Amino acid sequence: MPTISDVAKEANVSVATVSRVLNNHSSVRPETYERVHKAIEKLSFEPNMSARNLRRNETRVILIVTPNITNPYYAHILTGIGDRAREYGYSALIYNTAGNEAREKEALEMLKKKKADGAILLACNVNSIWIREYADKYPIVHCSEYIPDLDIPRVSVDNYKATQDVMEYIIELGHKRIATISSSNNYISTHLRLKGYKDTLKKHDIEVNNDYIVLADDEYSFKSGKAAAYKLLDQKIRPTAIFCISDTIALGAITAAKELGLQVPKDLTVVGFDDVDDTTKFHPYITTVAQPCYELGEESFKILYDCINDTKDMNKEVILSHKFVVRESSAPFVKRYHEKV
Amino acid sequence: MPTISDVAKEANVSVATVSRVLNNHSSVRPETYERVHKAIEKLSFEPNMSARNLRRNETRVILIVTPNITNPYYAHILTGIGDRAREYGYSALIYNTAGNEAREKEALEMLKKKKADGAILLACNVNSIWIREYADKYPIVHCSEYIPDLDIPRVSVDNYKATQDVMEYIIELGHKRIATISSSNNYISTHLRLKGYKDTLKKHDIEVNNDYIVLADDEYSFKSGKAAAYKLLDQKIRPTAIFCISDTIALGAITAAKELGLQVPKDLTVVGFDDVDDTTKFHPYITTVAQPCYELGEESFKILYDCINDTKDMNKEVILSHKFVVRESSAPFVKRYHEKV
DNA sequence: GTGAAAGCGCTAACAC
DNA sequence: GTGTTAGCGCTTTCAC
Repeated sequence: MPTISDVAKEANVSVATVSRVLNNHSSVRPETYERVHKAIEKLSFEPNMSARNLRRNETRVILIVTPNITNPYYAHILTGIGDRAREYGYSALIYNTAGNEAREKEALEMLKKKKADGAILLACNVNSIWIREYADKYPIVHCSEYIPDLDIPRVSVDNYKATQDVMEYIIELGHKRIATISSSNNYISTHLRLKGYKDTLKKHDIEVNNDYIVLADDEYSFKSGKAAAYKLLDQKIRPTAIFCISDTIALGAITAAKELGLQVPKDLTVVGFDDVDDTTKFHPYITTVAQPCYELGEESFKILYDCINDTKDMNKEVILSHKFVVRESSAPFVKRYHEKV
Repeated sequence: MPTISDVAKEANVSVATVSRVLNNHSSVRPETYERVHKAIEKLSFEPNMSARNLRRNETRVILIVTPNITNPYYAHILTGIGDRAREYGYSALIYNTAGNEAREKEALEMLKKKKADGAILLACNVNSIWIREYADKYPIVHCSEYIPDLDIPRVSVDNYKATQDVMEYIIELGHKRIATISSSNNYISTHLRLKGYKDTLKKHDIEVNNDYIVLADDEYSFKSGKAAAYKLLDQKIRPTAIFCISDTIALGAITAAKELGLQVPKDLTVVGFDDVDDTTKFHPYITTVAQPCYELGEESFKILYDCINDTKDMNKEVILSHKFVVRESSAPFVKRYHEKV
């Protein structure tokens, strides 16, 4: 592997000049520039990044801490981050933590070891305040999920407002017995969506019925969504609409309904969230809140970039707009003659 | 940030000794070792990896070149690679190329720049022989897809044999009009599966009918799978079974069949491949070939690790076993009275 | 068992 | 506009 000094010899200049050419420092005479470039080509020289990193004290690598790339929601965000990062000359180091706190810490240690210049965190529990310790020292940004108590830059969607949109719509449809399938995880989005659910109900003087609030597992698995729906639909007075915290859960609810001989949306309205998981592969296509995942990723990178280069007047919080999309899994409430309302 | 020499001062030893402690060189007196460790703790020192990398001429980073992490097939492999890598102290730099050759090259340049010690390639076209140029100089391993002409270590599944298994099963079921939905991409797996399809047909003296070979798009999209199925099912003498090159395509085929009023498997047998995309979320559950994605990833890392440390007698090719799993989308051929066979 | 010192390949301050 | 040189933080050889 040729080094910068090989190039210098070849071009009959000093290493400093080669370095100037490499970094486009203008103070190089065109013909010298040319000569150096020829030498670089000839030796097919590529600067050694370890050396440059050591000297510049940077890595041009960003860390992405994610619970599970297998989840398309995260995968889309990752793609957005990755594309922007590439554009700015950064590479992405991806750490799968499976939601494991020890692994999250292990990942963030990379910052201390100078293996990355900053990090984007995709799914923090609201109580992970230990993150502050790192955020105080290194550029970190939250994407999607964040810790309300901490003043760490974040990009997200307005989960509360989105849920209100959903709930207003369902209520508008005439439903009164509205259930929700939430999750056992501890994400801010989960809390906000549950709050949005309850608040909107109250606003319309509909009593919040705890039997109508059921939890799926931490990862919004299909199986747990289906099980949760069964719990809801097995009740004597069953709900006529279910607001699901994710599409996969909505899919599970629709499947459960089908197995119980209920038709969606005729007998049951189901609404999802995210719009990433097969919402339009099978009928009924799912009414859901579309999140701009890719853009969430892009925006996260931009903010992290600003943090790394401590740009003045950067955004500390960006809220991207969601889109409520009505499809086939929701319909007006119709009173059945044999039912009590 | 404290450096090794800060630690040395604190512990009243030389930097060499600290380095020895850091790297567990046995020749350090227990009490010295202890003292150094105390100093490390006290200063909460972490070695600077840029410096270590420069000195050791390694990065402990591996490159993963993938077309699209959004595809769960790749996401599972990535998880397998990542888990093993972490275990061995490596980090994973992930490059999304969208199948773009320029980006693939750009990714591999990272090797030259010493940003990674080796690379795992997830989806190469059979004719990308330019890869050899890199493979000659750097540790590279192919996962799933590979270039038959090149002598690059690889881990894969026996696509030809797996297809034979599928076809023998379908034929055994009594089907004669067997179609396939292949892909327009140029992967070795695609070629091998198509060959397996044709060869098994011939072996059983069933004529290969070109009208029964239709292509989905490069990425096996649901939409293109559905369109391909329509092309097949619109024919006057329609096939009674379709072997699909992926599960998503199988899902598309089932949907198309349903829309055309055909029941799967009663009127049409559909078989998929991979067993990663929602094969058991909706009925009929899909009969398919299960690939050990996670293990494919794990194995790839192991081989790459051996390459990097040029281990003797390492495996140059490992074939992991697939599993043919019969579910609900396939059934014996039943002659309909109004049909010609 | 431990220390001194060279050097990995680069950048940037300073000198000319 | 270009060269000389110190030094980023570590590992490792060679003394002792």
